[in-house]
Amino acid sequence: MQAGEPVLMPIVRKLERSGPLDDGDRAELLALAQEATTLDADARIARDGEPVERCCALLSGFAYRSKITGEDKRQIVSLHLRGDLLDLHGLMTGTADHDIRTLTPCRVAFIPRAPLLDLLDRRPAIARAFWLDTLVDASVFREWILNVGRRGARTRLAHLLCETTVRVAGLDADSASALPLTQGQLADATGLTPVHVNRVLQSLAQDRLIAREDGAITVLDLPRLATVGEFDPAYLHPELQPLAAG
Amino acid sequence: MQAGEPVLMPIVRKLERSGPLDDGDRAELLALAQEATTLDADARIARDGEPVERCCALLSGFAYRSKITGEDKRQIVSLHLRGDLLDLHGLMTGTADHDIRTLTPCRVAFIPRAPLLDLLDRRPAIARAFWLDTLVDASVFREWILNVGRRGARTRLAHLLCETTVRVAGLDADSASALPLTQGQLADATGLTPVHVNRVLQSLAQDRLIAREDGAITVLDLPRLATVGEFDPAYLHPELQPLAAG
DNA sequence: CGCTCTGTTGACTAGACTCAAGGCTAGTGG
DNA sequence: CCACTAGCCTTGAGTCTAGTCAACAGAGCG
Repeated sequence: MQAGEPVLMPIVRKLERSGPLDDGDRAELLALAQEATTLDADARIARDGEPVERCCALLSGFAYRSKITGEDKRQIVSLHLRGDLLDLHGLMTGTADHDIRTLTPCRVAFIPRAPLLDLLDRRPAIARAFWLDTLVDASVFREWILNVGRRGARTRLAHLLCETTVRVAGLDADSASALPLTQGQLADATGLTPVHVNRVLQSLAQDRLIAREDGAITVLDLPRLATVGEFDPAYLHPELQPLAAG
Repeated sequence: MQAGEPVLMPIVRKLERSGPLDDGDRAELLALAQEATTLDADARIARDGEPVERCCALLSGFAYRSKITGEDKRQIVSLHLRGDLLDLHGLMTGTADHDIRTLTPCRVAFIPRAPLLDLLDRRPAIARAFWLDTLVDASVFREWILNVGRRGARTRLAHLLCETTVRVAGLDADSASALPLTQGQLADATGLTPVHVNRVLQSLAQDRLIAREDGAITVLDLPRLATVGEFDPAYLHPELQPLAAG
């Protein structure tokens, strides 16, 4: 992090995808947190059922939300990256209704509940940006329900890989960075088993759609993978300008 | 509907589950629509990809949202009942990213986009109530991802039946009204096939958990069905008071 | 009266899961 | 420096849940 860049800048950048905030709004938002922390991979940010007293802003790295069934099967319900506020649901309802954990080491800032709620009261433009963000999240959830409910394993995995690649690198990404998910985590995100994920990944790699080095996955041919995965980015609302790298 | 009750009263009742609105807020909300329309069963309210110019308020009856895959398989992603605003996503983004249709005949009121957006600008309490509503919706989406991704057919169907019963009739529902879903629609909501839904329903009926008359399903034993379905209503946020019948 | 839609049943198939074993890599402690 | 361990990945064999295909029954409707 460069000296001088405010800690919460990634949050502001993401919120401003739906339209610029005025200087007062931006300043008040940035004033909510001055310090960042680094979390290890696989650190727990929120636990299902526990009260939420602060909101975690993800400044870099990857995180995910998950729920478990009564038989202890885990489902990852969303992935998050730089610029996401992870706890808005818990913040508004007071209790987390799912787990939130880091996937990779992450830089985060914690925003206490009260000042944030207060800010939302005083700054309608910020409240609206948060709401819009929640609506886009919901759109992604709907697509995941479709993906998990109605697509076969190959299509389903291809779709997830496309979504993740596009969210990380944008639609015009060439080769794309390696994705930070283990096969077990991919299984939890797609509702498959790790064994089956392994076999499908081999098949995708054989078709030159992806490459695997050291276990990490790289998308080789996003357009063809998008065809295989029936991936249409409309639900991600790319009309909101892509995030600048940072 | 009694003469004199404002058309949008069901919407206000639902929004007020998260806390009362002041008189000004309530009056402005109610002023958004004076007329209701009746839609047939299976009527189309929004179509994937089309622009949204008005928001549909559901006053009575049932509706659902669905998406389809590239192979024309349909997934129902949410069910809606009295008091729900169906188009908030489309309203804020300008375009519907899924289909919305009625399940049963419905009374609805259409709220034009501009006055609603204007109201949200002027009335932060209403905006906040809408946002909270969206957050609760998102919580339900997450549970559906878990349900479809990680539970077997029997558990999955039982879970859906529990959720629907509780949302319609509340936690303390005795026998509950018949649910308005055909087996094909249950299949689309659970990611199963109609044939398999049929067989699982027979098994649930044999265990006296549900009854079927004229094809309509009634929950006989909600507590036991909740056990079978691993159903815990926390994600529906019942701490928001249940809707009064109406 | 025939058409369509929903529900039902049976026989068969297949996609994904389970179980089990073994390999590779990185980290740890002796 | 070398076992030893713990994750993660990989592979194979066998199983099973849920899907597919097909036919038919009953209700509602024009």
